[in-house]
Amino acid sequence: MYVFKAIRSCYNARMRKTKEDTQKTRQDILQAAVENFSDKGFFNTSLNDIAKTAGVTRGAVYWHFDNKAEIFDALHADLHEPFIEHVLADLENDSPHPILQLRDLMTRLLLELAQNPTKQQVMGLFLNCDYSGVLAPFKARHKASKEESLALFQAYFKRAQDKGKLSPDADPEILTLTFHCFLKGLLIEYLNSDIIDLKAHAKPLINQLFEGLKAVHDPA
Amino acid sequence: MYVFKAIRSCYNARMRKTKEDTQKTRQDILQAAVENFSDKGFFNTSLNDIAKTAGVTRGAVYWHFDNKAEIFDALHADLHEPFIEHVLADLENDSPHPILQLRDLMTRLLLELAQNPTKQQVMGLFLNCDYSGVLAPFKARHKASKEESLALFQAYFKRAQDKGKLSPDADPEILTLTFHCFLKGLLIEYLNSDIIDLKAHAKPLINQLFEGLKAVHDPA
DNA sequence: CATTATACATACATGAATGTATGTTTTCAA
DNA sequence: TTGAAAACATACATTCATGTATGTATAATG
Repeated sequence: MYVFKAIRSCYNARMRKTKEDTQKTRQDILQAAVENFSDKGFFNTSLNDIAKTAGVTRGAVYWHFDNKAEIFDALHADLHEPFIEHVLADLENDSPHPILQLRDLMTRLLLELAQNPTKQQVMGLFLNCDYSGVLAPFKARHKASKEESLALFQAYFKRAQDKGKLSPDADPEILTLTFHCFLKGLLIEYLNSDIIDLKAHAKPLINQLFEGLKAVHDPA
Repeated sequence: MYVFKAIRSCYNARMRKTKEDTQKTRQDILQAAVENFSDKGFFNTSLNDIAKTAGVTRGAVYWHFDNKAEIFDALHADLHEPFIEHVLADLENDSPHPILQLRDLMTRLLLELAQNPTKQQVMGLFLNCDYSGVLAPFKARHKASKEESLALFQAYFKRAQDKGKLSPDADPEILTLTFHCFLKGLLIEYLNSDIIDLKAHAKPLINQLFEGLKAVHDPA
């Protein structure tokens, strides 16, 4: 009972692609997904939306991915994780002044982000996403990868401390959390509103964080 | 053509309520909404979910609210805004040591939050929600109310500065953004993961923010 | 070169959520 | 005391996204 409306071929585009074509389709779908998720949110994006943006049908999407949640996961693996690891890699080569290195790294990160729309979209997607519904299964794994990053950060502070570049009474855990929270809040605010202009604010904000409110005049 | 399956009344509960009963139903629905949104996320919560939790049917929900988005908005007006204004009110009564006052206020805020599950849920709902789809119409207004808060914060710093309690070369705008971002990131992290234990971390984290990384030993 | 598996496009079936229409009971106002 | 309106519960219609089944043309493979 399966009848095509038109007897003549409906397939005007050539079908079976070369392996490069196939991977390009996959990338197109992922890119389309990022844009749609970033624009309308994950849960307000249908597979049809993604397919249309990518210039394919849902058939192609289902060929490459099991469902929308798997696209989300693929984005994490293909785009987010590499980006994070690239940032963390910078922390590996040790500097004579770890704290300054960190400050410069963060400043650079922010300024780079301000010039890469796709990175902004990916960041915005994973920075504080709602792991509910079909995304629930990925919460644990994505969280684990985040904690791994935090552990590296903490180790970084510890090394700096051991090398005498950081006060012995500073707590690496507290430092890590402070940085993490500040950076997270900053990025979220930057990506979701327009009250922060990274080009203008990145440097002073980072500096403010590093210097604290030592500006207090008369401590009680 | 509209026929009830049972001829005898299906309405076992008494119907028309007193005005207090009505308001109680409304509150029940709002409370049910908070719990469901907090648990499964706004977009993964159906009106049926909310109705069931509240012990009513969708009929009652549609009587009190136009749709799910209006429930969201009502939560903002009824629960979130009052909470924010309560916090901001504390900033009005001026202290001899504004910076210390601020530090204590923030610490207190965090510790209080740690003991009030409903406040946590409301916070988690509005702190960084996804204003897409049916929530898009509220983005501008909620953002405006947020910027109003930030303006008050900035005025607070400016007053502190005028009173000579804050270094004249500190930038109230940068200070405001720094605090906002840090607090936002901290709250989001606290509400969405378990890596932060407010009871243990609130004080040291706030102190860390206020003191900065003055721990750098040998600035290049 | 024939075949097979690939890389999709199209068609179909289903369920879930929504919005609305209507029914019912009770309170309250006239 | 008697409508009328309030405060819901129930029933209905429609949309929309999803998942799957199937068709089909081409590249890869032997």
